[in-house]
Amino acid sequence: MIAMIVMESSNNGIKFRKAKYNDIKEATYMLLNLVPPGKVTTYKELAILLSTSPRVIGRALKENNKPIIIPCHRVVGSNGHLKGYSMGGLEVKKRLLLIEGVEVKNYTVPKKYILKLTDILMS
DNA sequence: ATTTGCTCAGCTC
DNA sequence: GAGCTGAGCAAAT
Repeated sequence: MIAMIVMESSNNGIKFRKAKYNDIKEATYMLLNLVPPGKVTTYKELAILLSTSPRVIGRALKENNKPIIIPCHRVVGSNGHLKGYSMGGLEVKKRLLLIEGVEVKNYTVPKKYILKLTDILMS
């Protein structure tokens, strides 16, 4: 688990507050930057790490304000199925993954390409 | 492979 | 508040 609580510093000192939606969004993007090309992760995994629901992760990715910087295409469903991709649809998502060296058969990514974020974070 | 029911946060009214 | 919506999940069929 990474960030349920956000720490903020101000002139007064340090404050803690509950993570808001925007915090989840930022955290999602940060985690996504840990996924190397040629690998993918899942909505579920991100949701667990950020202690939210998979659907919120999807929403966060869809609303990303920093296109290109955020490799949204490296996120698939827990079963390996491609889910959505607002910037051009599944076809584009598939193509991007193929370019990066990820096999995509019938809109499904084989398990061996699914990276467990928890493994990285614990190592 | 497809259907069915559950979940949870954001959005709208 | 109440009700709707989903870039989801998992179990049952």
